[in-house]
Amino acid sequence: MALHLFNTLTRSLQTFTPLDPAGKSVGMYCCGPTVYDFGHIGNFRTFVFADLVRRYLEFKGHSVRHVMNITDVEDKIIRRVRETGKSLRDYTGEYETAFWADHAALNCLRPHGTPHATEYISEIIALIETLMTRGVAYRTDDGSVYFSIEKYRGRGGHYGRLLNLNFDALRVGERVKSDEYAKESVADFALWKARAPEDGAVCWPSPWGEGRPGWHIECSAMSMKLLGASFDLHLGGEDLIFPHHEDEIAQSEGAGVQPPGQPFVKHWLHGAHLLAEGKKMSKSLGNFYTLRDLLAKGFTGREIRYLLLTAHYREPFNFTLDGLQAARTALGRLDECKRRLTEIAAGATGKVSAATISEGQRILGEFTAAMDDDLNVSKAWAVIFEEVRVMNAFMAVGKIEPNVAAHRLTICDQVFGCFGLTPPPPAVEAPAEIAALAAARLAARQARDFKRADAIRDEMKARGWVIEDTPKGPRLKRA
RNA sequence: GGCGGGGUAGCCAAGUGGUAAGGCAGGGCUCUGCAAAAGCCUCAUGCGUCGGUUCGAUUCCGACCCUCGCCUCCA
Repeated sequence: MALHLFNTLTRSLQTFTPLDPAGKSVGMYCCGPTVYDFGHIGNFRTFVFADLVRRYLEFKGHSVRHVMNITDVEDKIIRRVRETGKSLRDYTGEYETAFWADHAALNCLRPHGTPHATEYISEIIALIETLMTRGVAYRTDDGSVYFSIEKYRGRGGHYGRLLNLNFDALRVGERVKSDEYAKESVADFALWKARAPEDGAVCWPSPWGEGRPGWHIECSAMSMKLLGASFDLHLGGEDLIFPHHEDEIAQSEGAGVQPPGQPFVKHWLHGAHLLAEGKKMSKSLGNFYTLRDLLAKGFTGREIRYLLLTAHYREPFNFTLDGLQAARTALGRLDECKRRLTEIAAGATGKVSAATISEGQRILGEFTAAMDDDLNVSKAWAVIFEEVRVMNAFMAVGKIEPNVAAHRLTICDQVFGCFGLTPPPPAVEAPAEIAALAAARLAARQARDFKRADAIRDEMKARGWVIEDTPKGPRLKRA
């Protein structure tokens, strides 16, 4: 079964084939955060999506090299640096630390490479020089350097790969900054921005004068440096399709560093944005959720991750607090099934019948088929929940052998691992005083003094513990 | 104005030219001293509206309505 992914380049589903002749190694770049503030749930949808792509490729046996940049120099950052009086490094360092904490809270695997724009200035300058040499970039009087789309086209470059562009209809001017008046053409974009007075100390020397990198060039320089001039996958949020990714292609291919016939990037994947409570997130509507906000409301990173992974990455998704509540319940159902299987599997001897193995393969096969279909997580979850139902039904009548349970658990682990949703270790033991109360209640119940037993139960609840009577005795849980 | 997504049960969300996955909520039941928890069962003659093609359309075509996004540094 082959993985099919939607490629923005062709706007169609394509079989994913790595550039690696052995078909094993995969290079993957995801546009990371601009560290000027805390990340919101929309940002993290993209990063969870990237993490899913990586995990699924690994699940399929690929060896993935995952790179995600940190944009640590940019207009908003410079403005905040000016406003706060902090140094660039202090300011961005704070938010980068917060970002990685959030990233980890969502159980996203740390990318293998996390390059910072400010640490690749020499590579960026070298790439711009190449573009100058090839005649597709020009310096303006103020010391900025721009990419010339016209020259790029003149050299056979195709600008407008990722979307249909109608230059005549572009509503030009609204967001063009005043310092870009010197551009030869409105569609040209900055590779190097000459230092402006308000930039303060944020600048680097260059052959064109002091300044700083344009927005797009860092991704070209860093991705090609770490993954090679031509690599497999490049992902990001859908808003980056234009201009960011379009410009990345132009710069990277304009430099002419790819092997003949090979593109800068083979597959472009873009994640859709999400709505919050049915509307575009906005601070004034009160539906602007940073990951921290959600954690502060008592939701776990795992619950948030699960919710983000219930919808297909290319569909707009409506993220709601109600949805998170539903996610908690659904995840609880999965965990409960796994917990019960674990209990039964304790008696396993390791012998597994051929029928058990083939049934397991059937389940994983259906899961894989769903995921191979452009990461159709909804379909994959349907496979899993259907299996949960079947296993629950068998367990309800005590008809699962320990060896079968143990084998099903290995499937659980693979699937949970692929989604990055492996259940946390069992909850902490109750403190001695709570355990003592539980014992007292049990004694009271056995004496059929239910009034007293119920009073103790209430007391425990007041202290934050609930008690559940199961056939195997009472279980303690945090309220 | 240009370009591109979406509109499927109370909510979230798959999917298909042949009669609607899954999750949450709701309802019923089992278990229980009572609970709680858990489990099982159940839950759309219907897929934005109106036309068309077809033996048959939610699925294809056309028009329209609603909604979201991008159109130069927003994931």
